[in-house]
Amino acid sequence: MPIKTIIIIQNKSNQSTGEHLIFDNQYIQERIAKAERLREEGINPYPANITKGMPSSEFFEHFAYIKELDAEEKKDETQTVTLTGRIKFVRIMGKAAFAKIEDSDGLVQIYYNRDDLPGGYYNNVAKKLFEVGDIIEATGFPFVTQTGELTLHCKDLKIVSKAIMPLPEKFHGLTDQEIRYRQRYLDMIMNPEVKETFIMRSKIVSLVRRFFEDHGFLEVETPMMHPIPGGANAKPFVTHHNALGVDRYLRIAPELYLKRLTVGGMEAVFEINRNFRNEGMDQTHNPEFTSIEFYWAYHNYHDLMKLTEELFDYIFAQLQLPKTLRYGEMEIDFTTPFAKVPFIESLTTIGGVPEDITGDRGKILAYLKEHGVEVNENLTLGYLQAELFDEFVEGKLINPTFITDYPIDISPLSRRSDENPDIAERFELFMAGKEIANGFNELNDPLDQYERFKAQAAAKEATGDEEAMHMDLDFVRALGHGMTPTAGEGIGIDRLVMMLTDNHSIRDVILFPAMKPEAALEEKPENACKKCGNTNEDELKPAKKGKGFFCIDAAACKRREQENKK
RNA sequence: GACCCGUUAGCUCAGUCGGUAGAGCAACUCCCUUUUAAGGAGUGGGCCCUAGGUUCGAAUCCUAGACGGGUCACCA
Repeated sequence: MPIKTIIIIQNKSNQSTGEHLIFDNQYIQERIAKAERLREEGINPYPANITKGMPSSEFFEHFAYIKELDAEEKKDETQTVTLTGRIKFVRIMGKAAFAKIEDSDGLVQIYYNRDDLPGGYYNNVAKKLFEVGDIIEATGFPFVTQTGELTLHCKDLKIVSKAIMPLPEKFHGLTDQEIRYRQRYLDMIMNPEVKETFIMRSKIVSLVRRFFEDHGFLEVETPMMHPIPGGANAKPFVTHHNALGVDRYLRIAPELYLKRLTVGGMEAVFEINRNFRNEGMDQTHNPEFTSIEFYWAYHNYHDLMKLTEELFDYIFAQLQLPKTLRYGEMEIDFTTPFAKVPFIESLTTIGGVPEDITGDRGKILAYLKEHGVEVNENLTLGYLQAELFDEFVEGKLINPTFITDYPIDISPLSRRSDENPDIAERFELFMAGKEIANGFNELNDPLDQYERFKAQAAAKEATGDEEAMHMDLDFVRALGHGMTPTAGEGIGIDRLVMMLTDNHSIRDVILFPAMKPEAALEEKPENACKKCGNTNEDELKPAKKGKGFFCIDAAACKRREQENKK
């Protein structure tokens, strides 16, 4: 169990000082002691009103000229610079020391010694009480070391924030996946590439937002708590509203609300926000995930595909990404326009399913069985075709590809094609074998929508599909007031970020991914038996090894332990 | 949900055939005024994930469980 139980001990016996938290670990105790010694020196280990010093990147730019100096010692003592950052390395050599401190731009080296700091400060404070993990402020002049590294020669050194938790080891860093996800802050301190990924994520979201704003779309916020879960096929999380005495569902998609806005006259809207689905977790699924949905009145799904290509071109241009990106073993070519293949055609041309099979329920069932795929035999033709697609096509779509014209029965919210009533005017965009976007001409016939909801309800009965959609009569009523011809699309932001940053787990692109609860952080009295928790000091003896106590009377201890379990 | 792998010091990891628990980094005490994972000498630090079982004896073998990772299934 790599996540160690940090035992936080509340020392209730020492009420007089309003005793603070004590961390039961040798290293932490030592660091707390150092913070105390700072206080004894009249130094607040957590001072207020500290301002950020010169960014490290600016330090390197601004003083680059010192490297070019001809002098015997390359330095500029006329300059006074302050840097702030977290200590990542310390190398003490007797009366002088080097340290590397890190700010949001990166690492920079500082140098400090006994004679250039105020009297006694080096020996008593800087050398003894500042250590890896602490955040400090260093003031001095720039110089270049014998090995050619631009460094700050300190005249003054202050604590900004004392860290009482030790950092992982400097060379191997933090590799434990569990701690990396649970304590993302540690992951970010120790693994710079993690910060890079999330900076990229932030930029991508920002560019997506700007792209749609620039195209005249209005950003809106619709409810996260829905009376009826709608807009997708998924199991919702349920919560309860006490004042109203009703259950609410965390939204599985914003679609039905955004379309209500279209009815209301917002002709181009988008929302970038979280959806929640109460389903399994794996490398591409987190219970809460981010998507953008946008709705565009007086446009169709061909316009959406074009807009999507423009969006990719825009993001790639703004981020200065090459058109071909590596994704694990794959090379993905993002050159637009993307390939377009009709759904039924893709089953044959990409999936290799014989053409005479793809339109016949019985033949598909037989074909799937033949290939070892178990399916519910009550599924309609469209659902069976979707099974074929998932099994034989999806994984093969490496370069961005629009699959178009989906079966109508798996597209309950999209408009029926006028030419072929079995087909929805819909597309999905795939890349690296994964779905990344879904768009279609919105169904705006209220009676058709009503029938589709009913069909979903029927499917729920027939196949026990818990995820089939619920009837939403208010939405039908909204459509009854007339919705302009509209096309709408959703893009999975997490998966998009995965593609563009070559990350293969959704957890690596979500700052705080969902995790099972870790072992509870225990709160224990200081002097207690490690086994039964007995706090009667007369009955305790110190542990032979390590810290803590055990009961002297082992039998009584065992009894108490059994009691505790009940 | 099924299967596979993992869990040992603060971190990264060894631990042979079942026989007193190991290293590097970090910490502590010294030496060291231009280092680059600084170096040198010494010291301390373990509920070996948890609970049962087998055994004279378990980090090690067995059973169950917890948490994590992976593969598959489910899920657009």
